[in-house]
Amino acid sequence: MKLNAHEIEHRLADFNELLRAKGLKVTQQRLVIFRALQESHGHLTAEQVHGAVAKDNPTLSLSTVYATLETLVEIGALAEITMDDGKKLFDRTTSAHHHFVDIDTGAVSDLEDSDAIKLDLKSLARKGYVIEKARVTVYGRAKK
Amino acid sequence: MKLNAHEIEHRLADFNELLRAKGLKVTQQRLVIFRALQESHGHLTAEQVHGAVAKDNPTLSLSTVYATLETLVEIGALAEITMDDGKKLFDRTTSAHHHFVDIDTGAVSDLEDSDAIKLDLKSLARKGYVIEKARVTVYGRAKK
DNA sequence: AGCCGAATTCGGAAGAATTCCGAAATCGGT
DNA sequence: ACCGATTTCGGAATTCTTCCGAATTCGGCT
Repeated sequence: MKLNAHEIEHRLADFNELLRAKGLKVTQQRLVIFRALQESHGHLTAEQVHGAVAKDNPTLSLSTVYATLETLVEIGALAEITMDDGKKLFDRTTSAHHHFVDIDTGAVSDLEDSDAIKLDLKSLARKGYVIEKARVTVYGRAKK
Repeated sequence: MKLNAHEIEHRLADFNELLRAKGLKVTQQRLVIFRALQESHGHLTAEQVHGAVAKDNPTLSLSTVYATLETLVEIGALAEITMDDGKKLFDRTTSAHHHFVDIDTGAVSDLEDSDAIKLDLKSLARKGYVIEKARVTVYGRAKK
């Protein structure tokens, strides 16, 4: 779930490089926001990011959090997912993967790749369309 | 895509029966709203439903559309899906199925069942969880 | 057919998440 | 250190949806 400190630093270094490669400024806000996601359990709302960085960065505004998250998604440093209630989560994992949702709590977690999900993207293509990606969401509830 | 007139009437009859079975009143608003979905291409937003019924029912309020759609989802007469922009679509198809999204236009359509999607729900279950359902969204764009 | 109580609808106000905007601050190349 | 472009700030605006009290409608009962 959570990443270890070494992995986080590694990702921060890559992120720094990515910003430069894209010709974007390496600002404190971007670093802090990106780090918040890496230190999280994996998925945060904009509001949660704002809360997470507030202690050390009390003037970092919510609108900056939104703008920054949008930028980071654009450059591929983060991914974005929309929950069924319409709220958005930012996801530190950018590679293709699927999600599991606890129906009762709304908690989202990543599914490991496995044989349980087999998608043949080529044969899914509608006439005249090119498939770009496919995402699976699995819904379940805790046994009690 | 669109249903023929006969099928629509058949569904209206079933819907009538369902309302009664659930002990709900058979109101003009419910009939008109349900019909709007049946006569559509399959997926409408609340706003679109309101627009569709406005001509013949100019006083049918938007808040009634929202309340009614919610009720119809609860009794299983309609399904609800959330698009990536956070907006909600109401779906006249209630059985389990997957969706195709045109990335450029946002247009949603239903995918037919096929061998291209194979989900083994049992083996997807996390420890201590029971899987309820799984949904696939396929994203593509029109070739040009 | 008319009455009554509960469910439903109405219309507008309120709420929540996100986006927008002009002004101020910051970054990074020179 | 300077300058211009980018980024951030803070608040207002927007959009979609929900909520609320009052008025209406449905349907069981007589």
